[in-house]
Amino acid sequence: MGLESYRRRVSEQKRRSIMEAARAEFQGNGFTHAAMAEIARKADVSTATLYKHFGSKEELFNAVIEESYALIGIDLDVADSSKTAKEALKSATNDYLNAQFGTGLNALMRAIISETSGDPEVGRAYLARGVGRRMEDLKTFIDRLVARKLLKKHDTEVSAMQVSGMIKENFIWPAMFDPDFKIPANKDKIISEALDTFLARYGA
Amino acid sequence: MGLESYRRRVSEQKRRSIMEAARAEFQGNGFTHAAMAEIARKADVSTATLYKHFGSKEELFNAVIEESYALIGIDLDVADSSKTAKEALKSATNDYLNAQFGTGLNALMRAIISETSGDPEVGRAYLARGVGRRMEDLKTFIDRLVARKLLKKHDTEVSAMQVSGMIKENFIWPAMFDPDFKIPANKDKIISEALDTFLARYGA
Amino acid sequence: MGLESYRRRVSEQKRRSIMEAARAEFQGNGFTHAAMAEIARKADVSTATLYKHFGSKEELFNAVIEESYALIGIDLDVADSSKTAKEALKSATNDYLNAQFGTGLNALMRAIISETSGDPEVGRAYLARGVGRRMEDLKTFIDRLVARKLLKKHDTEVSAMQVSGMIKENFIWPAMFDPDFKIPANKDKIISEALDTFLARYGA
Amino acid sequence: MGLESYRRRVSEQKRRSIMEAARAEFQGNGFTHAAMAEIARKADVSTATLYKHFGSKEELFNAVIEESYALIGIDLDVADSSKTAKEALKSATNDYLNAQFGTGLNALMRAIISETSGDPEVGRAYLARGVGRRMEDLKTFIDRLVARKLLKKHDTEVSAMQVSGMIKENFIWPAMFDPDFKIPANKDKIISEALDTFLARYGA
DNA sequence: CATGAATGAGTATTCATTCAT
DNA sequence: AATGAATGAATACTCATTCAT
Repeated sequence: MGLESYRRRVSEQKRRSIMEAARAEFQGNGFTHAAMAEIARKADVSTATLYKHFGSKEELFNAVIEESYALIGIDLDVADSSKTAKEALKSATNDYLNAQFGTGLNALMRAIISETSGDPEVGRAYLARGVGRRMEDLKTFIDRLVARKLLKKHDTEVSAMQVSGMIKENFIWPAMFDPDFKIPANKDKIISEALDTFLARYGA
Repeated sequence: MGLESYRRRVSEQKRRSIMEAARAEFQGNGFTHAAMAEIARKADVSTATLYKHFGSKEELFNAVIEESYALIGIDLDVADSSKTAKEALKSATNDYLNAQFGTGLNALMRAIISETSGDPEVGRAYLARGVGRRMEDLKTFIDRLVARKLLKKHDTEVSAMQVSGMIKENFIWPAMFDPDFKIPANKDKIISEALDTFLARYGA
Repeated sequence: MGLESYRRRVSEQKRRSIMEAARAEFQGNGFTHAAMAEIARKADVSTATLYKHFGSKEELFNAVIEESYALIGIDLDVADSSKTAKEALKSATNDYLNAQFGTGLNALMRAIISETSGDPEVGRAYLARGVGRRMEDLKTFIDRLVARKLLKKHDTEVSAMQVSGMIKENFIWPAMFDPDFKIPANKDKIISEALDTFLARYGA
Repeated sequence: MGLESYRRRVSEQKRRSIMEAARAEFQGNGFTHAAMAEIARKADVSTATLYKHFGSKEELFNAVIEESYALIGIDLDVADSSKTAKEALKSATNDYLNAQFGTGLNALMRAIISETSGDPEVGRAYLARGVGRRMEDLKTFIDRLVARKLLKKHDTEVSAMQVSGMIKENFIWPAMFDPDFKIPANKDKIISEALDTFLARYGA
């Protein structure tokens, strides 16, 4: 047992180290310009070991994306515990922006978009499992606010897209075209304004 | 002088033919996977001629992007001639979507985003001259509606981002991750809903 | 002592299992494309164990070839018991073809020829110990037929090469260039014709 | 016209230089171990130029083989001009051996056999267009000797294989297993003996 | 002024062999 | 004695760009 568990532990460590190196490389250079040799070097393993863990560059890229899905959840409890709809939505928005900007997700999204021309499946998968799941969470979030009568009854699938769009336009879209884009200083005002527009229509 | 003008005309034709081939290639394959040799072949010129006109792949790409800026203007007159704010905005939105989907701009935007990791200037230029200029147009458009008292007085810089975001979220964002994305059948309803939300806050 | 003999037995089994896996792999893919990892997998041992038994790929290959020498003997008794020279030679020829086609020797010979460019010793060893020994057997075989006066006295070293060549040209040579080559339907006629030519000169 | 013909000439020269380098490399190392970079180096061209001329390693290999087919023809006129069948056949045999040993065909054949396990088409093509065509020539050659009544009427398809086999067994077969194999000193005697056996059956 | 052949730098992937447990 | 994870060297092929004519 000692040997086996030792090996598993070492193997796990290498795998993690590869994943992190790969994430950094993909975020920095996009899929095409990321070099497997460089990832191996950063992860301090040989290329052969890298290929033992991930059969191909695509597979490694997908693993990195897959892992990133975990980062984009929304804390639904906030919808139940907040006093007002605006407070709840503000909190959810901040969580979202923190995840997006704190973990390099913007760069990863650029990489995915890059790869989409060459391999549409990558993009579609992200649409379904990344963007799509977050949108479902957001809808559920809003549904709870409706249930608590903090918002009017309405088509939450539609409204989720609207509030999401207003936020993305200000923070995510610019980040797609500028790797150095930082969250602007007047973040809170922008969010507040977006939520006010949202609430003008859907507020209780 | 006839000879000179003849030559200039021929040269102009080649330049055009190169631009068109390049646009097709970049839209189809993205920046990285577009091949200069293929562009030359499509344009029916030699690679050397291609390089006479455009010093590098980047330069050619920038020229194509530059040209695309012309496609994304908004017809401001509609703001003056429409009966209601909703009608005006609906018309502007449709113009926008037609330009975006009718001319392959989505694919070009994917290409720009791809290139942004490698050469941030490209993305920033697009942000300023492409996205930015359209946003200015939109602001002016809304200003005119305000002037006509079809909308309340308000911070139009903010509201322009909001309405733009709601539209992009539904139509442009998915297109970034799926080359085969088509405008959905319920387009009109989506637009109408977005505008209603907008008007709930900013309507006169 | 029981433990030691147990171990030796297990070790022998592993060795056998490796040899068989190696033979299959070499016959199927040739020397270069045979993969040590695959041989280990087929033999159900680790690569390290494989290397304990055979120090290198070449060594393993040589062991497989060595073993194959046993397959190419000629039954000399037939020369004494047959009624006619033709019958005797026909029988020997059939034995030869059965060994060659029944045990995958053709594929192994292709592998040896392949390796000959890289490591001439392999080929020369086969020439001496494989082909050569069979040729000696054949010479002895013919000598006995001469002794029984079923054939004229003659230079049997020369005649052995001749009859062997006529057979190989029809059956072995094509097999070198076509892995799917099967013994043709008119085998018996071809053999008979070859022997007739042989006997036209050397028959009593 | 000057430019075009100049280019064609240069291109032809490069192609020739590549072919020769490739032939040497393939003959020396077999297909698998031949390195495209080394061929390019020997031919004094870049690898890219090499790939302009030959789209892949396989293609280059096939071109080399194809070219070698030209070397293995038999001079049929000898069948008409010789005084005796033995003289004619001796001459044809010597031509064959000169071609085979003088141009490195043996090494090329080893390379083809090597590749046959991985890509059977290569071997089969050689069987049909290389070996096969020479066999047809030989049959025609013998047919002419029959026509001149220097040989009995007989099944020349069969006899061609027989004489060919007797020669190969002595000279070609050993060369397959030994890159350093040289034509033995008693070549003439071996040939003479083989032809005597042939003539014992088919001589007029 | 136009050509297209030539370049050379760059990269994913494989495999025989070793070594820490 | 056995394991199997790790190694590192080796190789076919592509593409933006230049240059001799």
